[in-house]
Amino acid sequence: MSGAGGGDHGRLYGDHPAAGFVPFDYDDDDVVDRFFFGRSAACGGAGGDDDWLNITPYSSITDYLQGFLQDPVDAPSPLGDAALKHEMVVENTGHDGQQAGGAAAPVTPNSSVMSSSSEAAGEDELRRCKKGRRPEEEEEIDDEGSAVQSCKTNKAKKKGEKKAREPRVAFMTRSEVDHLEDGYRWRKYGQKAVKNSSYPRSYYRCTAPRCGVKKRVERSQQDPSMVITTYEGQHTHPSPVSHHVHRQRLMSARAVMAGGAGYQVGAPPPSLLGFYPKDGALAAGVTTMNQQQMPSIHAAPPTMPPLHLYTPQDLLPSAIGSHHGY
DNA sequence: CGTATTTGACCTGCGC
DNA sequence: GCGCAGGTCAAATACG
Repeated sequence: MSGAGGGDHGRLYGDHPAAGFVPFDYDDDDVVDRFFFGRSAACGGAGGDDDWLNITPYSSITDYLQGFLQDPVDAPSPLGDAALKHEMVVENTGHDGQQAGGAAAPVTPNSSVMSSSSEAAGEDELRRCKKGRRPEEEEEIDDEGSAVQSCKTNKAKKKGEKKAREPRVAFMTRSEVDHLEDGYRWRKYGQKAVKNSSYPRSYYRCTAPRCGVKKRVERSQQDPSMVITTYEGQHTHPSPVSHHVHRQRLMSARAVMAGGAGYQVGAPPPSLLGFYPKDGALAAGVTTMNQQQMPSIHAAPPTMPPLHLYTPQDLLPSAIGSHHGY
């Protein structure tokens, strides 16, 4: 997986220089399944007229993870509550040359983009055998009681079929701190310098047992104030953050959404709802969206290829399971 | 002392 | 096959 391109297909359209909208190779060989983009003024660019992204209270990955995955009962009904019917635009990351967004599809502020692909889970299993310093054959029994295949077996298996991956969700937000609070506990297990970037990429894993969710955090090269967080997998446990807090966030998001497409000045943007510090205050350095630069929201640009619009319901475990084979 | 972070080494995948 | 770059591991270290 070469950084600058190669056969990579996880190209996203979230970051771009001021001169124009340029897709950036965000994720190497990774397929970023969804890309949340909370654009700030700095990324506003000039051409916001063709905005095709949709606003969503789930522009926070935390909302995405916590809101309707973990608490489906609490989650707003995307069908029943018009004000909360927020769609997530899925970017087709296939190689058809018609990736969502295209070169002519600027992102919008306070918008969320989800780039999609389907790759099954299973990396966690492989992970145990990836270990370099334990080359010996090993047969472990995982928590579910099933045998974990040996490295050799996995290797042979990988030859036959491409390595499966967890669905990934990328989320970009403006922050001075690299590791944003998102309601879960993470353990950092690695950091690497990224080619063509002066900022390192940090690797985190959820500390919850049997939760193989990982995330990567890096800063945008074009706009260092932007933090790109990529989540991989889905939590199999409730968030450590209290249910009460989550409900408050949800209510806040609802209030904002009910008030219109834009964020209220001074109100916490939904895209950052998941990044509040535990004391409830907005994390230092995390800025809100610039309302002045928020163009109108369009469902999709006329020139865009067909997009799959996800509703929150689509992302419920059951729905996801149907898509990804969970 | 338990937990989290740092960091160098190693593995894997891919392009050439 | 080789080299590069991303990703992961685990020992060492730091911290509360």
